[in-house]
Amino acid sequence: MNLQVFNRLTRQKEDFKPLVEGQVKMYVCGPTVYDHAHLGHAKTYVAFDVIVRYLRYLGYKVRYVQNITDVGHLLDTGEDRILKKAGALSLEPMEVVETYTHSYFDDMDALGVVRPDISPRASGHVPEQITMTQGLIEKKHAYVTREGDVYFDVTTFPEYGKLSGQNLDELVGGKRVEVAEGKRHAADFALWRHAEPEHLMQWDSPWGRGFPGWHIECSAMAARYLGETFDIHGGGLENRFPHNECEIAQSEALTGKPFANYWLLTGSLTVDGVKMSKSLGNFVTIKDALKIYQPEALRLFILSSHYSSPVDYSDAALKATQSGWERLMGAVRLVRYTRQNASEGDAAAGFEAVLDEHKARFAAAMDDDFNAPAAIGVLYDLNREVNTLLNSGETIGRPILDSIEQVYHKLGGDVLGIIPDEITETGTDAARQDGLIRFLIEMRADARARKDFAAADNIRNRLVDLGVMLEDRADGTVYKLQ
RNA sequence: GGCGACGUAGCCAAGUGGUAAGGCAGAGGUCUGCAAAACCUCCAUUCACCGGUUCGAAUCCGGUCGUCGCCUCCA
Repeated sequence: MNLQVFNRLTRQKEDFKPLVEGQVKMYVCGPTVYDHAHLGHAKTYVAFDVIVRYLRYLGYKVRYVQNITDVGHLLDTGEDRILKKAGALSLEPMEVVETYTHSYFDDMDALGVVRPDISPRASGHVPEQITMTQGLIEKKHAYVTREGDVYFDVTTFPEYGKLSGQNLDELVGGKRVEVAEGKRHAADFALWRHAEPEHLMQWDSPWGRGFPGWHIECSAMAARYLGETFDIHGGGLENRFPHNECEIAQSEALTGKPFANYWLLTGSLTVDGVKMSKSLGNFVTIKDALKIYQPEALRLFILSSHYSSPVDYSDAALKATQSGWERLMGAVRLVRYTRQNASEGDAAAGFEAVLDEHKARFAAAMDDDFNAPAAIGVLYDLNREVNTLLNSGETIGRPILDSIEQVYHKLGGDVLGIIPDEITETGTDAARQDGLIRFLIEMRADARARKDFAAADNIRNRLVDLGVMLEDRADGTVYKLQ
């Protein structure tokens, strides 16, 4: 079976055919770095992470570009969100950008999200954005106002609205947007804005000092690194209009070619049914969530719903997922443990057929528009088979255990990122270690009180082997770590 | 008001024409010194509701109700 994807542009499931056989060029709208990332970001980027991982698993050579927005993204008050933050913290705008870019990558690394191949910054691609804007003016798709703003003229692009199903006539009302000075049409959007002298991020342009509009960066950077037409454009569903729509309009008006062939958009993460967002204040940062839950459990939670569906966050749902994940890991742990002392030979080799069947079902699920929830179901089915085998009392040869481990490694690890190669136990921390050592010291004290010195010495010697030195004092026993 | 989704067991969730995956929780059982873990069995005659198409509908069509997203910054 071949990979099929639901293309938001055509609203149908289509066979996936990249422009160049064996290669995939993919762009995903990245974050605006003015604050720490929250679980909503985690949902989007974990979803695309698995899409990229699966494409690579299938053998595609993927170039994954995800931008960092560090300029031009304005609040509805007209303030630049990064400048606002910089003002509040008395920092250079680029200090804000650095801080939250690092924070974002730290969070993504912690979640096991594979880094994009290119993470271009908007501020580093102003010349490209200016060139593109000039091209649009030359082609009469954009106009310059007296103030030095440049707007895209939506009436020159009849397909405007094709991604979101919006109709220009219905947008005309502009009832909720105050039409900016100099705009010809309420739906026209800024490619370039003039800057007042006190505005901290500004560049020279043919239209005077200013800064790029928000939408143009994605078009410019996608073209720069992926070409005028590329395979997959991804992002959160909430950016479909106006952001994605504007990207299409700019790029296609300029090149006359399709911008992206497949549009994959992710559903939002909600809390009590309402979208998690900065503006609503109902967000949980990734850092806070990782204090409570294993990163793999968070990924599993996100991947338990299809990428295009919304996910509702709650502690109860996360806890249920964590329980399920721990059961999954129980079998993985048992396989690894059994493997240590397994003998060579083909005992239980018949299980190979079970593995093949589950691998095929897993691939069939993922081939169907990256259906991770169904693929996870297959993993649970396999888990039951593995547990049954390992608890059957049969001898199991090392080769088959290696094969099982390989399946976990590839499907659960490489593709979904929910089964780590090394299992770090929850709460393996200094406090727990200290408690365990103290407990052993107590057991040794009991043994000494019974004059069972063999047992007491055994405890002490075993601890020494583990690098824990005991010292008896008049008032008790202390330990130090080597 | 316009555009777009969604409504499947106590909870989460897959399934888009052929007779309801999987997970969590729960009940019973096997195993076990006791636990834990694991496994087995049970847990939706039914997919918001009402009509229609069809040999056959959770899936297609029409309507009703409800929830959400976008239309204004958001992944």
